[in-house]
Amino acid sequence: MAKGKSPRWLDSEERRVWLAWVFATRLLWEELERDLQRDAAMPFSYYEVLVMLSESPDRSLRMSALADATQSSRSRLSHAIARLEELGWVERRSCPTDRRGANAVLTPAGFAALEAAAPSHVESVREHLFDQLSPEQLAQLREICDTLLDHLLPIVSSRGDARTQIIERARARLDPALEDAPAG
Amino acid sequence: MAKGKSPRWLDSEERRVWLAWVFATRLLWEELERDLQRDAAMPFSYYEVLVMLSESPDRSLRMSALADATQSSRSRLSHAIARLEELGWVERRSCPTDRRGANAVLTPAGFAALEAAAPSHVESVREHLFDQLSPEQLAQLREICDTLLDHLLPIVSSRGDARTQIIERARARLDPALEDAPAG
DNA sequence: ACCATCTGGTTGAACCGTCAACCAGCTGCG
DNA sequence: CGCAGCTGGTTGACGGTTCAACCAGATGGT
Repeated sequence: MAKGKSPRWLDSEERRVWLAWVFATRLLWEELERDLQRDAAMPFSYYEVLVMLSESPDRSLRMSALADATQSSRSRLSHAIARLEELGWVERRSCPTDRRGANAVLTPAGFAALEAAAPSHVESVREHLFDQLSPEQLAQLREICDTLLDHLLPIVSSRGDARTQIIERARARLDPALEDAPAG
Repeated sequence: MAKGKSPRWLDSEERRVWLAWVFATRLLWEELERDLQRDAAMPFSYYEVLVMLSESPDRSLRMSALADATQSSRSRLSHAIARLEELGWVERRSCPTDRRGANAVLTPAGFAALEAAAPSHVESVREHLFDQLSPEQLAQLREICDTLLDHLLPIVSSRGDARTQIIERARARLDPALEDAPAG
């Protein structure tokens, strides 16, 4: 990482911020995952897959589009869909226009599972995040996250690696506002 | 989860904050982990273990204390130490005063590995976090994280589960300021 | 002293994610 | 056309985390 000469160590105030961030984000993630696992028996990343599918036309999406939408690598998504197929929540259909391609389709059972999971998930997000912060803090947090995303998205997408061209789609997706309500 | 009657869905501004937070924290974590994996061939959680040990008297710590310090479950730590032992970076020694207990000790090789890993890790943290945010944003972020921790730490520790009594120790540890410099 | 109980720590299976290798189908250019 | 190279997607090995079950040593009450 552009390893200069002498490392710019963190001063004590910086260290405080750093530790607080590490602890808070890790605990918050773990808590949300734990709640979701308890109430819906699925990891958050699978929940996201179901949400994205539920909000797409025909409740169906190309694998690559779904990978971008859920910020997951193609490999991860492939494994995830395999698992969701086992559960009967998603089906794979080959794409007519491009014979390499595949579409993931949400089944009725999958939609039902999502509807069942959503209320307690949203409650969990409220409890652990929104209910804790003041309106000003929420506004600040949004600014901070947007700033970080401006830095991170180009890096990730330039590493052509798995997720391609997330930038515009991600930016776009941050506005239309979907998520957390299974059907709009 | 105190699942009330009708779920309090997120409004569109809340959804924006939520998505921004999910994207930003996930990408930031992944980027930091990736950098550390590339430069030091270890996951962040192992790095934390080495740091905590390096800053303890005799570079040694009881397993349970180490688990608390690194916010990890006893099980996770046990597996981690097993791996670090294979690498020759940590040794397990039975505790003289309590024969159930075990101490983890950082070996010279482990200390060297940490010294080698630290500069580029700290650079990575600066690049992706500190260099991106203004001083005000950093102050806000600290407040936000502290607030979330006030909420989360009691929950986690009350679930007597793995990590015991993290609260005071964690709170205390957030001040003395350690981390990221292998030797103060 | 005795037994129940708690605490410190380990173990193994199941699961999710990553990485690198791979295959198949599309695309462009000589 | 023919072949190189790209793209969409899958696969399998590997590594780390979780969860539940478990063992051994400490503790406390009677």
